[in-house]
Amino acid sequence: MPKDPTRKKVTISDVAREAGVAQMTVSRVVNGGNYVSASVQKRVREAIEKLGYQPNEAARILKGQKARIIGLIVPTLADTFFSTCANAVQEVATRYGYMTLIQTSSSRTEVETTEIDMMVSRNVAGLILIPMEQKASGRLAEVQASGVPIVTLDRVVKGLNANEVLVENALGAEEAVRHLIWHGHKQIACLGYDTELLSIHERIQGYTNAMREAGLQPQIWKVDSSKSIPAILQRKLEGAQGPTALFTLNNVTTIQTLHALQTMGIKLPKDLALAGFDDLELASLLTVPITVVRQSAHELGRTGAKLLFDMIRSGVSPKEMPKTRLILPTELVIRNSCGCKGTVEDPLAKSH
Amino acid sequence: MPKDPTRKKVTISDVAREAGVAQMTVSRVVNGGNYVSASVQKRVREAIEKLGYQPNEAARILKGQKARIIGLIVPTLADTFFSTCANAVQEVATRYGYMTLIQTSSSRTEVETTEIDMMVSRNVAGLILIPMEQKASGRLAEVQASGVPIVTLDRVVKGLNANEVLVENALGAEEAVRHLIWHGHKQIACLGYDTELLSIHERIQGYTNAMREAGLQPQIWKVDSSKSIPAILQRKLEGAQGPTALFTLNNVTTIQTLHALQTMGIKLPKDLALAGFDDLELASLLTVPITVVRQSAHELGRTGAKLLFDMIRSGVSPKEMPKTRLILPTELVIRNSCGCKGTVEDPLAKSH
DNA sequence: TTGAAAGCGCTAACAC
DNA sequence: GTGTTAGCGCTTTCAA
Repeated sequence: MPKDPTRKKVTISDVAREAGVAQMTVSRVVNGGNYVSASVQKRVREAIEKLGYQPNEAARILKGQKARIIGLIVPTLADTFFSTCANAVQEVATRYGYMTLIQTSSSRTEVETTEIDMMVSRNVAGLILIPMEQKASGRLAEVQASGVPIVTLDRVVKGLNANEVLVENALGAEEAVRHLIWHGHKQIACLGYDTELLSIHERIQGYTNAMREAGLQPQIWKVDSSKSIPAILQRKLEGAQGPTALFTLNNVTTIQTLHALQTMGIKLPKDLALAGFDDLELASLLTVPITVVRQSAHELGRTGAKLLFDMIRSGVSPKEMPKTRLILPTELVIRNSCGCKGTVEDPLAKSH
Repeated sequence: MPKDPTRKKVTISDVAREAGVAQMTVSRVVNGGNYVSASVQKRVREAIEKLGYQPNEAARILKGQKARIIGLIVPTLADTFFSTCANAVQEVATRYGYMTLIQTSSSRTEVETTEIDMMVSRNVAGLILIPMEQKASGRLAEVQASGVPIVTLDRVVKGLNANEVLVENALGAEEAVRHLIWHGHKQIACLGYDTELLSIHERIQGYTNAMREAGLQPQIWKVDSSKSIPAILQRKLEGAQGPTALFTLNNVTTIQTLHALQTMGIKLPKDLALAGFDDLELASLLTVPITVVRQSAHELGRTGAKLLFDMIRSGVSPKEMPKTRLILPTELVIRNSCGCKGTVEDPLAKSH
């Protein structure tokens, strides 16, 4: 491979020579300029400008500094919710002058652990993740103990002193289910998978609360993956005994349900009323526009990232920092699958 | 900030001591083991295993090596097409033992240039991007000259010797428009924005080819952004003179069109036939399932990433490498918005 | 307030 | 085949 004769890197010593000072002085100026006289600072800054000096990050890291990079781990980028979230995190990071190392855990704890290790070994300044790990059994606690700020999104890791940004899952679900009850439904089933995740668990809680409050019997259908949804619907909706309404616990479940109902020839909301957690991009254009609990992935990512940079900026070690838990609101978007009439997004439909 | 007493990093010299050899020998073993006797190699590997040694990437980079990181720049992660693509790239990178630095250019060339610089200054092993830059006026050419392998996805940068993975845009569009013509339409308009992008340009080309071939007059509606779509549709579809069919140039255009048509009370396919480029996740569940040209974002990302790692592995300098251009196929998915009857995804509908 | 020296962990170049 | 030396660019001491 031929050496390329492009402009060679300008180093701190080039700047020092240009400004007629020691490297150390340049370093001080670059890092905030404490203990450097105004006149020298000015000279150094001019030299930096003139030479186009950019600090070499590898050298800083080698000396034990943190990289100007944050790590982000999401289950997958192929899901709109997570990718929107990642987009927001990345935007905030850029605004703070950081780059973003993004990895996907494929919803697997071992993968997540490996990725955390890789990121830490690259001295990321902070870690933001939608965790698979439920309890701080593994690497995460160690990592935090070693001084890396951590923010979890959408879920929590028990026993970890990380900051958390969550969503009003229970309240959001409660509101949706109450709306179905208001429509007169007595038999409302609740369908979903990944029920051990905090977010899903809380939604089930909200569903249960609303049902109990109305004196109704909760009916929870847990499946082990989205693939099992057509089968369970087939089975449960066969007889005349089936529920008259359904609450789906996330967007994938809603979509799978929609496909299954279409195949089975079940019409919304006549044969079955439906409300789901998570908005769908095209929800209002569907054959029957779907009533949903909307949560903002963008807000989740943005808030989480800002929280992380607060921690990074403060420089306080994670253990000494009080734990922050932010909970973002949800919004019930009433369309037609619940039984409401009227134009899509018609404000009148909300009148109760 | 307190020093943490967790297991301190094990370095190459720890391994050397443990194995009773020089650091250099350990380095050789780690980097492939050339010129090291089998017995010594074995001893060194055992020491590495025993101590859990992980090479320090910052130190390697400082010595001028490439990072085991690739850079990926997409316009945004908030668009399913790009995020699916990013997901695929990241998966491939993981399989090759690399991490992925993802940035979004927000469709702005200046941002893209800055991000390229930041990535290069971190010694990424390669760069994969959906470029905004149309001509290799800027940084990209320099970067390539300096020996960083580059792959562009979905678009090309003129004058750059990068490898490219593209989509059969023209043929795909042609096929869709021919299908509309087959339905008997004579007045078919073509709607979209970002028309200077290669992908969109090629789709327009395909549209034009199909129209000319049938002796029909092309009618191209270019708007400057997706926001202008409702307005132009309002204007153009008002009189009785309007077209009887519409071909939309990307998924955002299709979605905006759908919303606008709904507002205007225009029914598909009775009042207007529609076919679009790019599949929509829920296309088959819409009031009228949409006929689309499907392209695989996953395949685009996967293929591009593999191509990049071929380049990285080969170690040949980019200029000496023959330019590769891969073109992925598209698929016409016939649903109902074009005027075809029958169940959604019904194979019979394709019978011509 | 400024500077000199040492060394972070690694590998290229050159001994032996 | 294996070891020694030097130094990548920066910041942490410590001295002035």
